[in-house]
Amino acid sequence: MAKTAQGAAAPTDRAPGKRARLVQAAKDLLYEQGVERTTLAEVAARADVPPGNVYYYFKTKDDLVEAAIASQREDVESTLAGLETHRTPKARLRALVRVFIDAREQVARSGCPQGSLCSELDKRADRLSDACGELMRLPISWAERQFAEMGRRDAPELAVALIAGYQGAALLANTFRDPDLLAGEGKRLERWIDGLS
Amino acid sequence: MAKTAQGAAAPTDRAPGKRARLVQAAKDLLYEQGVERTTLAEVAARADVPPGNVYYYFKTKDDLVEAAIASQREDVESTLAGLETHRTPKARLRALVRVFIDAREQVARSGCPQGSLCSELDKRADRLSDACGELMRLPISWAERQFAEMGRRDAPELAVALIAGYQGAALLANTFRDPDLLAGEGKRLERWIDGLS
DNA sequence: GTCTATATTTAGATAGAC
DNA sequence: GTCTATCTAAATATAGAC
Repeated sequence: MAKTAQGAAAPTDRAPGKRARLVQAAKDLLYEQGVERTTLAEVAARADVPPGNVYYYFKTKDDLVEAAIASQREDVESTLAGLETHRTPKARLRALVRVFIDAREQVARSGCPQGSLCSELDKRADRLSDACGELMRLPISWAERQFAEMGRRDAPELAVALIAGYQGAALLANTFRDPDLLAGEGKRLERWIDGLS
Repeated sequence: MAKTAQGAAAPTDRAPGKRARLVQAAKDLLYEQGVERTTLAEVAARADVPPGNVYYYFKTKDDLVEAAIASQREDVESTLAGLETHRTPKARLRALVRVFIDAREQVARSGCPQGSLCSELDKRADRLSDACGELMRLPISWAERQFAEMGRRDAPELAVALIAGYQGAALLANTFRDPDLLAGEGKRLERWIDGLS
């Protein structure tokens, strides 16, 4: 069974892209407005799908949110995979920080896509908060591998420190609507990485 | 006009504590469940006030949320004021990190009270997100004063780094339900403060 | 298999009783 | 001044038409 670039196909092949459009619209709106404030009607409208029709593709709103999280997960995996072109682990870690800095305008507007999702869904204790945990684990595990490859025994702690530093800076940049705050913290993290043996 | 320990009095003095109970219940529930998932009926129930009666004290839900944020603000101010007993700025900063670490169980369960509020309300652009900004500014300004007193020219950046580090660690600790993660990052921040000249 | 009209629920808010 | 019964609106979800 082939998997298309648009993700899992709809129940049949008759509605090309509709399911994918719903997932994309949901991902965007959940990020911009938060999960609770986003209605299925809004998602349907942005995806250009008749309202109410959403339930043909997703049994519940949570199911749609879960699909949006899975899509974010693919985005993160793709971004991390793209960093592998750099030759040294230190260069790869710096490149990750670059990715953070480059997204500063968007982050100042709506926060970190993964971080704000975790913050909202962590209040619950269900499969959605679990999915968020997996999402957040990805960059930490990736960074941990890089630090380990540098020979650092404290790779797990360093990875947590790096991602925590970014997440905190993203929250503050969003709170103060200040992309420069994120850029400044990014620079700090770069210097910190450079200083590691 | 005297201000009681319970905060601003109700429109009259006839309903002693009811308004304060509503604010306290709202503060707790907004923290535990998030703003959007908390209903006025739940707040009323926890405050032991008849449902629907909330509107006698607060014209809208946003008004109640705003009062809860103001109450959080007082909590933060009180905590920061309590740190002034320490004699040196470095000791005061370390004491702040201690406060973070001591709250690790609660943070692992429901996140940082200020951070999760900011994360959710920053998606909006209204007086509530503004109030969150003020809330988050408090510890940063306080830390900045300590670093400045230590003679650091880069006090603003250091203050942002400290609070960002905590906020990020709080988010991860909540996401992974791991108080030890926060304790570990707290230790890191303590060592970082100690290493500053 | 695909989609729409409608039902159900529940939130926030208010008019008016006490 | 204080509180309650009720309204309105809007969200999620479903039965059933096409």
